[in-house]
Amino acid sequence: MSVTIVWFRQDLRLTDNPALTAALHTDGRVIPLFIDSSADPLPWRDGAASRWWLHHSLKALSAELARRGSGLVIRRGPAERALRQLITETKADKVVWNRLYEPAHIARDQAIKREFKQQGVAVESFNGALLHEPWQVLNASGEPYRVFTPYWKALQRSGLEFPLSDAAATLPPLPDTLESVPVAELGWLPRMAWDAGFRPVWTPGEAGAQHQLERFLETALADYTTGRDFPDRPGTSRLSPHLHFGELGPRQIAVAVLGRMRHFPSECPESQAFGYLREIAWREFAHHLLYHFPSTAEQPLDARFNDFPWTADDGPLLRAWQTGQTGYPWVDAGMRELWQTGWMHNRVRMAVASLLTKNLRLPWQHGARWFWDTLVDADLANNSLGWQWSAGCGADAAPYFRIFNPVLQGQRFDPEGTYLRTWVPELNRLPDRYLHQPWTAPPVVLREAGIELGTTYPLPVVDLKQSREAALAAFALLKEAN
DNA sequence: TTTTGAGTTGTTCGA
DNA sequence: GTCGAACAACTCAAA
Repeated sequence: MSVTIVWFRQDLRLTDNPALTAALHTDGRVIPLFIDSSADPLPWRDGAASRWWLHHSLKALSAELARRGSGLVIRRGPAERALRQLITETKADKVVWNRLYEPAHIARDQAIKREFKQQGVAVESFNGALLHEPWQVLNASGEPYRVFTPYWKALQRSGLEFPLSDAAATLPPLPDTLESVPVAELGWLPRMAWDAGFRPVWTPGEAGAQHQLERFLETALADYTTGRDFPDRPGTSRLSPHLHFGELGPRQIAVAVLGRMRHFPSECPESQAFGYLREIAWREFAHHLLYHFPSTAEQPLDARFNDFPWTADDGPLLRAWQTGQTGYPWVDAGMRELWQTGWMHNRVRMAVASLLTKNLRLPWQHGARWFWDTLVDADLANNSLGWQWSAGCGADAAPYFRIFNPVLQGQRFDPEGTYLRTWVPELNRLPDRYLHQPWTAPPVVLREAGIELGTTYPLPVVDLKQSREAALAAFALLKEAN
C-alpha cells in the first residue's frame, strides 16, 4: 500500500488543496504533516503576530483533520531531517506539498526535492497559493511584467477561474504510533497577553476564512471600490491573513466573487467584482515580482535608491512611529490599530509608510521589518512590494511627488473621526475640525478636551511642509546623481 | 525596430 | 470653495 506525506506549510486548508487532493487520489495512506522549521536557516522567520496566527490556525487544521478520521502530525525541523525521519517511520514512498515563493523557501524546497528523488522517494509540488504561477505570466518578449496594469490585463486574458476540488468528507486514518508535538508546545503564543486585541477580531483557520469571505461578499462587495477607502467601515475583505496562510486560496475567491456577480448582478456589479479581484491581482503581482526579482525583499529594485540620502539612524523617531506617538493622529491611529489587532487598514498603511519614508526619511526597510513582526498578514511578497511602492523605489512605484498628507487623508477618509477616536482615545473630546490636527486647536479648546499637547498627546515629531520639501529635494538630488 | 500611449491609491498653488 | 495644472521624466508594454 502506498504512503503519501502531505507537507502543509502555507496552505492550511482542506478545500481545494491540490497537494492534499493528489495524495487522496493515491488510495493509500495519507500522512498530513506540519513542520516547525524555525531550525532551518531561513531569513524572514515568522514574526510574533504570524506565530500567534499560526498557533490558532494549526489547532483548527488539526481538529478538522481529526474530525475527518485523520489528524495532523507536527514535528520540529530542520525540515529535511523531519521529513526523512517521518519517511522512515511510515515507509512513505511519496511526499507532496504546495509551493512557496519566498526565495529562500524555493531554494530549500528544491534541495529537498532533489535529495529525496535521488533516494527513490517521489516528490511532487503543486500550486495552491496563486491564480497563475509567476513564471507563467510573461509579456510578449517572454519577460516578467514590471507594471501592474498590463500585468492585470494579461492575468485576465489567462483566466481567473479554475475548477476547484472539494474537501474530502473522510480521510484515511493515521497510524496510531506516530509521535506529534502538541501545538501548545511550539511556544508560539505570547507570554505577555498582548494578543487581547487580536482575539475578538480574528478567527484563524479555514472555517474562519470561509465565514469572513461570505461576510465580505454579502456586506461589502457591492460597494467595494468606495467603501474600501474608509477605515471605520467594514469595507475591505480582511482576508489577507487567511490568504497568507492558505486557509483560503485566490482561486476560491475568484470563483466565489465571479459567481456572485453572475447570480446577483444587481447586488454585485461587474465594476465592484473586478475592483476587488484587481486587489487579488496585486497580491499575485507581488508574488510575480518577488519571484523574478528575489532581492527586492531587502534591496530597492530601482538601484538609484542605493544612494538615497536617508536620515541617519534615528532611534527616537522610529520608536515614535512604531508606537503611534508621532503627533499625527491619523498615523498614530494606524500604528496603534496594528499593534493592538495585528492589522491595519490599507488606506492608513499608505499614510504611515509615506510619513516614515518621505517625511521622516527613514529607510523603508525599517518599516518593512516592523510590519513583518506585527502584522498577522505579514507576507514577504506583499510587504516588499508595498514598502517599495510607498518609498518610490519599486516596480510601478508611486511617483516621487506623491507624498501623503496625514491631515488631509484623515479628513477625507475619516471625516467624523470614528476610526481615529477608536485608536487615539486621548483625543476623544476634541471637536471634529481639530481632530486630525490638534496642534491647531486654540488653547481653550484643548483644555476643555482635557488635552495637553506634549504631555497627554505628542506634538508633531516633524514639520509636514518642511519635511515634504526636504524629501522632494532629496529626490532631486537622486535624479541629478544619475 | 520604432513609435506611441500610459502609468493604484496625492498635494499644492493659483486662478 | 472649486478646479486644473504642475510636479519629471522615464520606462514599460504593445502595436
